[in-house]
Amino acid sequence: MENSLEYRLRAAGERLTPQRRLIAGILQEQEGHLSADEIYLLARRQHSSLSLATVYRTLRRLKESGMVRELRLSSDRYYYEIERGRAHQHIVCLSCGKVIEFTCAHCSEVYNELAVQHGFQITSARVKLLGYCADCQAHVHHET
Amino acid sequence: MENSLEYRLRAAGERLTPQRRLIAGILQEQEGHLSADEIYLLARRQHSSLSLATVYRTLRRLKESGMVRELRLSSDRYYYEIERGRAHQHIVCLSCGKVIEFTCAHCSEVYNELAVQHGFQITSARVKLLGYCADCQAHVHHET
DNA sequence: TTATATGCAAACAATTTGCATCCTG
DNA sequence: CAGGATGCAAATTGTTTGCATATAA
Repeated sequence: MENSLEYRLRAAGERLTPQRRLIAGILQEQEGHLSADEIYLLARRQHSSLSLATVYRTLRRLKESGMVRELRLSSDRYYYEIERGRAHQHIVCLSCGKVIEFTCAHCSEVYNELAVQHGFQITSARVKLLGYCADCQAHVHHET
Repeated sequence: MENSLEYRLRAAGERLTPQRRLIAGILQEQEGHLSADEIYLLARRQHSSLSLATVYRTLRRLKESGMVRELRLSSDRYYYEIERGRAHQHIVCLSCGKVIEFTCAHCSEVYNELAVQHGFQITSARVKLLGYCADCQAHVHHET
């Protein structure tokens, strides 16, 4: 199919290697969001000679081919998620790092208005809500 | 006044040094958004022995005291802006880096709903729209 | 066969930190 | 005067790159 790894790589004139298959597979399975290092550690379990450099290079390719979305969920590193077509944004817990996805139905209208207003051609919108999840709010109360 | 540099630093039990005054002043004057390095270069014109480390340390303090907001406008560094109380978000031109501020009237309602829905206590919202400004769209047309 | 991908180690760049010294309060 | 702040240089850390070798097509 058109959004398969094979198809995407072929379309870009790139090769389908075991490493790429593995990394893409890990991202497919995980519902969540992984850092390069987390992907590296998971992948090493099946391909022990894999290098972190290859993980980074693969992620860049997958990002460029539109298969993967790169997120700045925390301030110190990137996280990666498979592009599944359903536009969504993220809520991040500042305490435990939990990430929740949400979709904002009316947001795109707002963005379109803004685009027209400022003469911008908007290609993507990144929304990140920061706060504390239910669990962490409870813990804070106990600690104090 | 309550949002002055002096007041804020006093309240946090910290000192008012020439370096801090200078850096805060630069951020006040600039309507835009500056990276640590840009602030450093500007500040050196008036205080030639200033170190980049002090710029970073000062920015961290100003951020912690709520005077300064740290933004990830581009992927490779932070930008800093003085907190002026008016909530706003940013549109960034992927080609020339131009930044436009906008306010989203109804967004906070949406965020509040989401907060309730997921049991989150939201402390801040970051919205970044990426695209191409009017000028850069025009240039692309000429080049192609 | 041949250009692309990999693994390794070294390089990078933004940011942080250790420490001796300085200076605000 | 004392503890926080500074300047300098070195350290850190996520990410990238050079290069020789391996491999997909």
